[in-house]
Amino acid sequence: MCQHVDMTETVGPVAQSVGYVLKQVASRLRAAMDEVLRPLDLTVSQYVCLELLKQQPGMSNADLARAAFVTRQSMNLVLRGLQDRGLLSRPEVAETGRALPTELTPAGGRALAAASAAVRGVEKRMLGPLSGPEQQRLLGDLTRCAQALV
Amino acid sequence: MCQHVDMTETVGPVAQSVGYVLKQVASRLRAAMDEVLRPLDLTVSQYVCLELLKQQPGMSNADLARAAFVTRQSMNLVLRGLQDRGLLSRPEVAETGRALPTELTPAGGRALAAASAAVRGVEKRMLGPLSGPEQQRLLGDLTRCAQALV
DNA sequence: CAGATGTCAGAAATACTGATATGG
DNA sequence: CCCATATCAGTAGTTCTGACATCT
Repeated sequence: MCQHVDMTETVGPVAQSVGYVLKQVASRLRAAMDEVLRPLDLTVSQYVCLELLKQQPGMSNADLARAAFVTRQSMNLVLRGLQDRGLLSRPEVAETGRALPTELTPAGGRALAAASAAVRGVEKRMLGPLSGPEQQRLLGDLTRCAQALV
Repeated sequence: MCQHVDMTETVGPVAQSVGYVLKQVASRLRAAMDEVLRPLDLTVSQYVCLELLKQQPGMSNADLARAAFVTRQSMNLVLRGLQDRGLLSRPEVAETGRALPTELTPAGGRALAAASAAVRGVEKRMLGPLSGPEQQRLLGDLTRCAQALV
């Protein structure tokens, strides 16, 4: 009974809920990203961290944690791992305040390049059924929803 | 530097990524649901489990795990907790096969009613900026994205 | 003083892996 | 035999909570 049920294909209020389908897409996206990043020896959190640092060099641990929607403790572990592998660099002591601005190393940039290409492929697959304008429309709708939940 | 940064308001390819904003909305939605469910002594997983059982009585542990996007082990713990609190009932032995069809108890139905109202309020807040047709449009777009990632 | 940050420690929930046994 | 299910055990990554010291 109820074997191999895809809730999006069954009639029912749950499947008609935006929140439910949102969770479903996020879950499948995470799984797909994890799959393509595993051969590159990167977790999703590590990839997000590298991507953020490329676009905004000098972010601190707390900055990265907020931007990646994880706790400072989790991001701290991610930074340790990436630093031990030589993919990013942090100053030993803070020049001002307590924040330690982090930056990508050349090796980190190369690792990110491969990972970024893989992730772009996943996102392209996810957005495949949508036209260009529809993708922009979806981005706008989601952004408005995010703002409403602040 | 970079204090209190809302990535949706900063210019940058990350914030322009559907995947990133999707994760952001899912993160805030989860936090908002957790907040309104905590006074009711229910976790998000527990609420989802109850909601699924109301709409499809008789689902097994594996069914619920798939529908809630968690592992069978995690869902098993959720079921144990809800069963110990008398919110749902499972037969001791399977009538056929190994699946144990689960159903809500009257107390479970009452707990769900309160939780469901609270969650509907959160979703209504999230979708506030969108008109009725826009909400249906978003639901359709997300459903297509979910299908593309199967 | 308030607030942000980095860091550490313990508890809790969750996921992943592997293994076992049962039933269709 | 193949597959789905339920269950148990161990490991790991994540979150949460609380705490402390440092700096603006």
